[in-house]
Amino acid sequence: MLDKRFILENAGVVQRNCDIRGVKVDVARFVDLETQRRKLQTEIEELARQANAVSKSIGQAKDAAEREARKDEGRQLREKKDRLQEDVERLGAEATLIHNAMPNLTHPESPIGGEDASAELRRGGPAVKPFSFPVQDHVALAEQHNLIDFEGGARVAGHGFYFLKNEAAQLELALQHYTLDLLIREGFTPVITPDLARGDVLKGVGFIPRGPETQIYSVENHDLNLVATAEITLGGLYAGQVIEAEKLPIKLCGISHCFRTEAGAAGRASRGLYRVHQFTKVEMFAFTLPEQSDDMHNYFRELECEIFEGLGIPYRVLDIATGDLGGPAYRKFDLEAWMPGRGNAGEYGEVTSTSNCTDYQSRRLDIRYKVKGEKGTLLVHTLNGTAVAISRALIAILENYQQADGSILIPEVLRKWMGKDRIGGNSL
RNA sequence: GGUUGGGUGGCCGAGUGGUUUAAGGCACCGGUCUUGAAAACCGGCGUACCGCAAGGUACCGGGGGUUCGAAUCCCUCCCCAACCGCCA
Repeated sequence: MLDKRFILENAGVVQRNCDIRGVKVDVARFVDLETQRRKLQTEIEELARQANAVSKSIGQAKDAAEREARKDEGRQLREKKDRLQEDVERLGAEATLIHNAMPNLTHPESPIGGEDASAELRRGGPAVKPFSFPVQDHVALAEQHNLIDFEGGARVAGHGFYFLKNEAAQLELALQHYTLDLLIREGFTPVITPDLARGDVLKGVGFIPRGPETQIYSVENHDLNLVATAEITLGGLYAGQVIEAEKLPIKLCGISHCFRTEAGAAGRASRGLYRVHQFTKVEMFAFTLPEQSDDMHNYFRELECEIFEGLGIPYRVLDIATGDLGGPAYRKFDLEAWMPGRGNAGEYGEVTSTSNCTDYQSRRLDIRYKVKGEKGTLLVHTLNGTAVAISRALIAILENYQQADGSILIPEVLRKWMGKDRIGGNSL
């Protein structure tokens, strides 16, 4: 959420920001409601002050008659206050609805426009080269080498679930290991988080746990939800905390399973592993000082590049356009990996995403920092970024490393955990 | 799942209706002393909101109630810990 005072003082800026992000919000209405609410709140506080003064004087009243008179006076003041309080709550409720709909402010360099306006910053990894043989997609490759059992997944849990088998199971662990090792070298604290979290934590991070629009699985009879990303648990880990400024930035990498209902996603390009209800993800998360978050965001993006560079997979980096940013993101970069089996002749597909949420999440989660010797506390900035989402990384690996004989090479950096260099065919 | 005990500022912790204006301690900041530091002593020191300021209001797990007045009494929900049971 945005700072209310900032909105009041910069209504024009906020309205324009909502406009370029394609979010319909009546900022003027919010300002109107909030201004009225504050005026009434001041009156309430004055009544409370008077009532408190009356209460205090009762202890020193000299006789019963005076005491009764004062009691009556106090009662009337509080009743008046309660009536105003109802108005304040009514105004506040409407203002909150608008407030919650307001997205974060936007980085000045983010391209303005819809999804198509996202800017390609650069390409990396090996160049995309045409194959000299008919390309198979990951579903066919997995079938051929008995790597993924979609039918079994459907039988056990329904469409969108799967069993990873044989080298695919090994690859999941190898990818985790590879990524974790890299991030630990970079000073991240590795964390394995809960896969479930309370509703309040989801809301604080910006997810909607229940209701018709939700993408979240929830547990019946409990205030627990299956997490859609470790961003939820890592953000929640510090909710309500005050961090000493010198401990910032804090860099965490969390491993969790991720569960998504993908409601409304039917029909979108989602064959095989691309859009599934469960996958494993290594997630980067950082808490920083405000002046550190831009650099940290670029650093997250470069780490994502480094990870795919190491895997030897062609990728491109996008600076996401304003109309395609989620509510909490101030700026977002996506990495798209080349997936040769996707579409007619190969397409880029999103494999990672990193967002700088500035103080939008921390305001709601109440995560602050304190500078030694200075009074008061300030909000930290939060950032998240995918290190590796296993299911999508698997698509990219299987499809890019397929060979003419149908075998699949294993990326060099993963071989030490695989005990082999190739799936199917003859070893090198 | 059962039983018991808990939830008070950054941390520990006192506090069963009105000098609590939340004691005291730790930590932290400033000062005295010192070549410097430590110790000792003196002073300061919760958070948010409104206000130019003086000052005010709210906050003792959440919500509701009783009362002129609630951290304190009542109702309700949540959470945590310990032990028991079950269990990888």
